[in-house]
Amino acid sequence: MSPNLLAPLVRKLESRVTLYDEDRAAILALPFRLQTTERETYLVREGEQPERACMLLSGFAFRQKVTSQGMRQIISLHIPGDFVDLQGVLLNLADHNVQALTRCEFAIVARNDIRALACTRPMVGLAMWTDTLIDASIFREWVVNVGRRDAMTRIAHLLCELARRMEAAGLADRLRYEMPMSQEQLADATGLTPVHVNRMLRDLDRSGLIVRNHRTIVIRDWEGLSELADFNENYLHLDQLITEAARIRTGTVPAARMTS
Amino acid sequence: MSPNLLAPLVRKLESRVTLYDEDRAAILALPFRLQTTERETYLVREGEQPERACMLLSGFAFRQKVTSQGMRQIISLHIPGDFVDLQGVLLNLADHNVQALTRCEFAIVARNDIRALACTRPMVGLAMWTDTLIDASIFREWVVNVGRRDAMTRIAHLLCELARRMEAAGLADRLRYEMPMSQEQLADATGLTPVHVNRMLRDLDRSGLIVRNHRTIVIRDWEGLSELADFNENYLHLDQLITEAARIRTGTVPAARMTS
DNA sequence: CGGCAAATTGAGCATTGTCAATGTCTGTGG
DNA sequence: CCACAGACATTGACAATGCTCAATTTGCCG
Repeated sequence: MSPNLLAPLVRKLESRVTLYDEDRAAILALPFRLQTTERETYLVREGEQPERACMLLSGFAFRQKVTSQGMRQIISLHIPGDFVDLQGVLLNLADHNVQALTRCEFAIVARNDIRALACTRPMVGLAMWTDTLIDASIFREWVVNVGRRDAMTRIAHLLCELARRMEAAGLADRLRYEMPMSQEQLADATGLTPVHVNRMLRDLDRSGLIVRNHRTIVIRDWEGLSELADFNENYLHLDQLITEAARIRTGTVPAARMTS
Repeated sequence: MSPNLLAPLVRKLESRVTLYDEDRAAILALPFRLQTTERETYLVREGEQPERACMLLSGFAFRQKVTSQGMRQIISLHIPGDFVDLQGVLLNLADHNVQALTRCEFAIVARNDIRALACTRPMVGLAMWTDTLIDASIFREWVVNVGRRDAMTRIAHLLCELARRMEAAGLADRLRYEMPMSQEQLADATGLTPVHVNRMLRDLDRSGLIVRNHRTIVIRDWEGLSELADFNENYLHLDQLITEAARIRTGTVPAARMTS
């Protein structure tokens, strides 16, 4: 098991909070094991007691909940580099399901190891907290998307979000990517029916804003699409970075040094 | 300014993570100022750079976003004891608005003081992180509510959530409380129109599950209402408590002692 | 008593859902 | 190399949940 597999985690956390060398070393020293899962596999089940946290290394995953009427709502999408269940580190009961969207590889870390890391290396704790805050920001935007936008706009918004996140993660071009979801899954993510998703995608295609080829999405007019989608990427907090100056102002330097 | 005003904060954080005496003292020693706001006042505006965090002491507040079409979606409700903008502590740009629902009192703390607290007292950091995780869990449930439940169920679910949270906060009986929102606000929280909210409330009343008198809600059949609402309170994580045993297993004792 | 915000109701409409049939692609086994 | 199965995508016809518009009522406060 090469510890290099956790390097993306260091990169991600580092983009949020400035880390010390000891912080980086502590992250890379986390004990983990690798797991490969097939599409549809459950990683977390609602009602379980979480014992571990999973970081996605390759493939796509999603969170979902099923209502008593049997309707499924997809709550978020996850791309490589994402922790799919940091909530399991501190909450004692899983309140939703996490499933692989495609074949996936995960690094699995014990929840106690993550808690201990957050305590002994406070900057790493802040970085993981930031990750949770950004997750929460995306949930908020999804509430708005599903609550107050019409069908066409919802779909367009999801297309924009995926494009922008994949681009930021270095996985694809913002203007051309492979949609990892079926239309049924798109429907569950937007609170629509598969039939209506199909019609809206067709209309988006006809309007010339996007072109589809199987599941390849080509965005022909980013400005037009993001305007139609009411897409403002602020909520993704892609530029989130606490500067050196800010870190010093927090007065954390002595504390962090003391525990090293 | 009596530091006792922060006592509810200690109680809340303590219900999530076991704190040391030094942790409690550090929380109570936070510099803060009091602020009273009228109904509708904005506490955070989308696009601003946050410099402070607000804890609600009395009254109700909510988060919202407005779409390009001018439609408003309420994203969450806040009751006394809630931090309404912990995201401002670590994120550099507000991605949504926070508004007072009623006349409110807040304790305002500088964001750098909270960051420093999280670094020097890691257990307090974990407790605040937990708060964010629970917030995120509630957002997830709202995505499901607005995305996959019909109008009646959405309203009933919101009534149950409010009842249960007010009860847990010691503000009301689960079976009888004062609704802090107008029907227009209920509509914005459920992704419906005020007219339809009105009809659904009328039908809930006629069904005998609830009785309304002005804004007083009396729940006459909690079992019946929560079943209709598809309400499972797990997502509120009201029992969230990290036991002493769990704390020791995290290995945080030495680190916490060191910085004290 | 008058003014105003909020609640309530009715009538007609439209966005989105339901149902059901058909088309397309991919992989597998003969 | 072809036939077939199965998953997914696509389309049409019709239905319904929830929306729009507009009028009226109620409660509250000065």
